[in-house]
Amino acid sequence: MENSPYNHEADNSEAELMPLRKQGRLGDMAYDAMKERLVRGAFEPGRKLTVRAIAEALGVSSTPARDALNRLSAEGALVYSGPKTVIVPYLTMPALKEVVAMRLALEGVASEKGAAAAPSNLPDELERTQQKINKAMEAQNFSDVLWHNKEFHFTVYRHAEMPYLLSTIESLWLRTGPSFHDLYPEFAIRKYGVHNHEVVIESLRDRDPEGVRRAFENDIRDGYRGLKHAIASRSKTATAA
Amino acid sequence: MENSPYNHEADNSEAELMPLRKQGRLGDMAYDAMKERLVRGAFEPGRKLTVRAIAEALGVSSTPARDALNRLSAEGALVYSGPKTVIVPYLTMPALKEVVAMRLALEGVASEKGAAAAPSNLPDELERTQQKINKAMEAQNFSDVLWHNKEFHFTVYRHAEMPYLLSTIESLWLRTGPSFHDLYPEFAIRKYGVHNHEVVIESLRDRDPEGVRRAFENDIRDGYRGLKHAIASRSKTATAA
DNA sequence: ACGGATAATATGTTGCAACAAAAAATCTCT
DNA sequence: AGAGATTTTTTGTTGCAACATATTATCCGT
Repeated sequence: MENSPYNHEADNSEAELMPLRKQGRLGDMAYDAMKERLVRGAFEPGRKLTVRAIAEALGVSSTPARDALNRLSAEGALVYSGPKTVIVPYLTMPALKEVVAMRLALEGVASEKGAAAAPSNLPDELERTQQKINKAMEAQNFSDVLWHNKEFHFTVYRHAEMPYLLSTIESLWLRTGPSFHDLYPEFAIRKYGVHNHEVVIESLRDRDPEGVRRAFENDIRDGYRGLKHAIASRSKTATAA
Repeated sequence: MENSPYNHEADNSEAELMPLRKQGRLGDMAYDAMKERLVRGAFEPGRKLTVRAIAEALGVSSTPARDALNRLSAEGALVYSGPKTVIVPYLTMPALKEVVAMRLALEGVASEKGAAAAPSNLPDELERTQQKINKAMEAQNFSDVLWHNKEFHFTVYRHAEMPYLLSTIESLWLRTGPSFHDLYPEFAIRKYGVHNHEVVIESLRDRDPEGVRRAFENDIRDGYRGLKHAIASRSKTATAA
């Protein structure tokens, strides 16, 4: 569940859908590929996804493509808008609140346990990740911002050594990812999460797991505010469009 | 995700695997059927499950059976013991701790929110469910005890109206269910959860959501202790067997 | 133009056979 | 007898065609 088998360092943000190289189970690859694109905000909410289209785009048959879509819709990352239509979901206000409540509960645990078990070189590692975020931000490469931002969080959480917790949290990120698609410009201006991340690193250096937890919680709440406004303004223009 | 399409009232606990009647997507039905059996402790940990066996037992082709197995193993309810072997997982001590940590975090939220939004007739409803638990306990029908116990919890949680939270919690229950399989006898003696459930009902009558939360948390912790000992004694006899 | 019915198309699900590979059973040699 | 190699069987994955039906496009009447 850890990483997708693709290069997370390079800027492949423009490649919305590209064939994947064979390795292991085709279904897992298709799943990972879709997951990364979702987190990166590559798909706009409402986008329709079909088995055959994914199969062709990824260069596999319909079975693995269907496996991936099934798995994704089972965990709520995709939804049915009709009996035969899977789309990237619009994040509604109740859904956002639910995701935030769960993120606070779960990432609270993951960050505190992860911080408590963190090796001493973790702050440096995080600082490098933060630099990647900043660089991507300057370059207006928002897809990479999102990706490295996720990496920042999970680099801490991973040290909790709770794999199932991690994959559950990951599935929560899949639900908010798409909503950043229309938010790219506004997103950069807000300097998303920079301050909170600095506090994380500082608290880590102070060996203060509770401080790390609070910083991540603030980060989650800040993200909530950003998305909240985006959703509110979308639902206003939704009827007009 | 709500309910499986089977009669939760009747005692079909002996029917480990029986064909399902057609209705909706075959894959979903197979998934629900397996889920219920897992929660009921119908499968012992270590039991090997094959696509073809499930397909035949459920009277469907391999595709829906495979869908169900895939979904279950994706959420950790089943695991691969080899590249071509899915089994019902043995609950290890680290895995149990992880599940408990997550249950405390998530069911804490679900119970408190659910209690706050609960209708006034909920205590009566829960009392009826508790009676079912007691009856099943007397009848030594442990499969039903587990099922109605789950119903007790989720009856409260449902009022939180957080569907995604609910399905995440449900998937946690899938991981502990099988471990009760070998625990049936001991299980009854401990009068699992009876007191905590009474406190839940009482706190609900007092309109004390926080009390409800604490009662559920105690219930989770008590369950933890029971499973902890079972796991400890198993790992001791495991080498002998 | 516009709305509703009708036809055409596209899509998800299911079942199945082929294949490669893993697991289990059997056999052999010491 | 026991351990290791070998054969046999079992198994998951994949691709694909058929089918029913949902979705989309078209057409017609007003």
